[in-house]
Amino acid sequence: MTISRVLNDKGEISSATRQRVLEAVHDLNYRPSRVARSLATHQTFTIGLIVPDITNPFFAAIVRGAEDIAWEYNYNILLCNSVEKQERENAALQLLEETQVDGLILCSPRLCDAQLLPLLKAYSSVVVFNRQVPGELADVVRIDDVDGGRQAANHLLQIGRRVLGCLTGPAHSFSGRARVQGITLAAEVAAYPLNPDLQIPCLPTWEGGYTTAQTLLKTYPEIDSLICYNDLVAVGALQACLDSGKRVPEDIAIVGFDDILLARTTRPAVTTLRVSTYEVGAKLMRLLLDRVQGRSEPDEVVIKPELIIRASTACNH
Amino acid sequence: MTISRVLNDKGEISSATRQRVLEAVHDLNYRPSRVARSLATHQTFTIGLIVPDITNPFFAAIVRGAEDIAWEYNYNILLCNSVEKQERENAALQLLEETQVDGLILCSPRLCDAQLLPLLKAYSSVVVFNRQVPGELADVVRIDDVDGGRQAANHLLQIGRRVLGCLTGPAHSFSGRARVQGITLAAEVAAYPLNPDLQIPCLPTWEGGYTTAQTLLKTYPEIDSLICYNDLVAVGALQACLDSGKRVPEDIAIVGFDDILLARTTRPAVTTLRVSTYEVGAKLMRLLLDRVQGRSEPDEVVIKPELIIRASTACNH
DNA sequence: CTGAAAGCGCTTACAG
DNA sequence: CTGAAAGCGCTTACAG
Repeated sequence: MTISRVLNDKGEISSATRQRVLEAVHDLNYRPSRVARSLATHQTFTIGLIVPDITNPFFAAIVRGAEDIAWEYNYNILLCNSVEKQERENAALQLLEETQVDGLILCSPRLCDAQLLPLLKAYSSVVVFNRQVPGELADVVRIDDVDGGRQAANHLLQIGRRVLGCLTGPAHSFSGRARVQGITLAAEVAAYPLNPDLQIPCLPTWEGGYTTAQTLLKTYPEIDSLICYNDLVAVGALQACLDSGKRVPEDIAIVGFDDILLARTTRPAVTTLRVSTYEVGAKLMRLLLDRVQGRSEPDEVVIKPELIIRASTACNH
Repeated sequence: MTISRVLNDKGEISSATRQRVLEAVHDLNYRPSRVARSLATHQTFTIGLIVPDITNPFFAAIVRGAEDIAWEYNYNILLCNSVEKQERENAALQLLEETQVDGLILCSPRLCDAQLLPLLKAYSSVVVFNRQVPGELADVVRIDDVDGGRQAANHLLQIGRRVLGCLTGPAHSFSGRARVQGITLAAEVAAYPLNPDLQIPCLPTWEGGYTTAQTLLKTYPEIDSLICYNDLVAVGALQACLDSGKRVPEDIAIVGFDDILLARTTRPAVTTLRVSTYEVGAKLMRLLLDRVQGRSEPDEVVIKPELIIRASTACNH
């Protein structure tokens, strides 16, 4: 008891006994057990963080931003990769619940509402990235993907492209769908409606972009521009174009999403829609810790992506 | 008690009461508390994982490899970024100890032996990446950096380069030092001893490579080749060279380390020393879980990097 | 096959 | 200012 008091700086303690305790702690190299503490206080000071894939620089930056803030507040992060697999996302959600994390950050969930929402209910504090959920279940930070898709399509139409292909990413991605919506909308407004056959899903990786672009271009050689799910996909697609003898941007213009480092180091560099992911991660964690510490009004933050024009679209048709 | 028995599948249970228990568990949506379980069993089923920076694709791949294996064995990962700061590495080490993790994976520690070794002693199972420590304290997986440095230098000497500059990475990096050793050795063997003034530390990032290469080249314009701490640094340096009007590889040849995706997408693509980082991460976790589950003989795995020649050095002098 | 008791290492009231 | 008691939610022997 007395020891607990000095270590937690709680209640009055004579400086004499405080000294004695601190000495003993030092001599014995004593470290209090956080698990015992957690059991008594029902606080673990750990936050569950689920991302699709840490290997994607977009999510790596989010994790880093979130960890830096958690660090400031003395919270730890339990990291799970859902790997684009619904089964694994589901299992992670249950696991983190049993682990009694104080809060949850869930990035880009792929589960459908019917599966996801009941699982979220088990947590007292959760923040979701890139998915709409009822405000009483979670705070939300999301990128305005409809707007992003719109910007991408408008840009391509402006430089005279008319046959827009899309690599839309994982079939279960809500962002992917929202972007296609935005793209479709923009094309309709401009009176150049799209051919939906030119929109196909792909893995959200370099390899996904490479192979999917290859088959898409083989089937539809008339495509003059590609909007890609993210920069990894865009860079893969770029390579596929170059390898098959197409010129970029003369024959095919390419747009990505995210603005990871990779996008500005290829030749040609890739036009993209930028989001400051480190800041997104930091924001997610700040919102979460706010909630953990008692804020109750739900919050929703919407981030507009910014079009960064580079060489991959720097050419009028 | 009875409930514990059915949930953990331990001891004999009549199928009737098992049924009743399972039903109740389901009806109440009961989830056992892992923290209570941990307190009773002294096992947390979580592994501490410390990396310098998850934002570096090299470490992101390690984390992913480690997490995939942990997942198979039902372990969780507590992630900490040490951010190249000794103070934060130190704090993380203590925090994870208090958290009672079942094991620790420590990547590229920057602390000196006097600080590091006592902290490791507190853990029963630890695996260290890229640092030599006594076998009774930890298993070790490390890249043969001396050999990597040697290969890089030999390659440059073979294509006729004589004035080798080095961006050696963080001052406290053991890998960085080992590579410089290998480079120096190779140059001496070839009877072209190096000027140590051309070896300078830098942040292990794109920005670090860019700015440091800029100042280095300004001071020593006679440099005809650069060996860089990692690919991020190499790509930053490449950009600095191009921006200052140097041709790569004609004027300056560039070599990186790691073979991240970025290295093969720049123009010119960057020659590098490849290590399969996903496999490294998986290996680290396998060794650790072996130890956690009782293996006692220390283990050390040494990985030789593989020279991947690309356009950034594809030119004889 | 089933359950009562004690203990894991802390913290939270409550006495003194 | 200091300490004895009870409890957090599990598991591990031990009875019955």
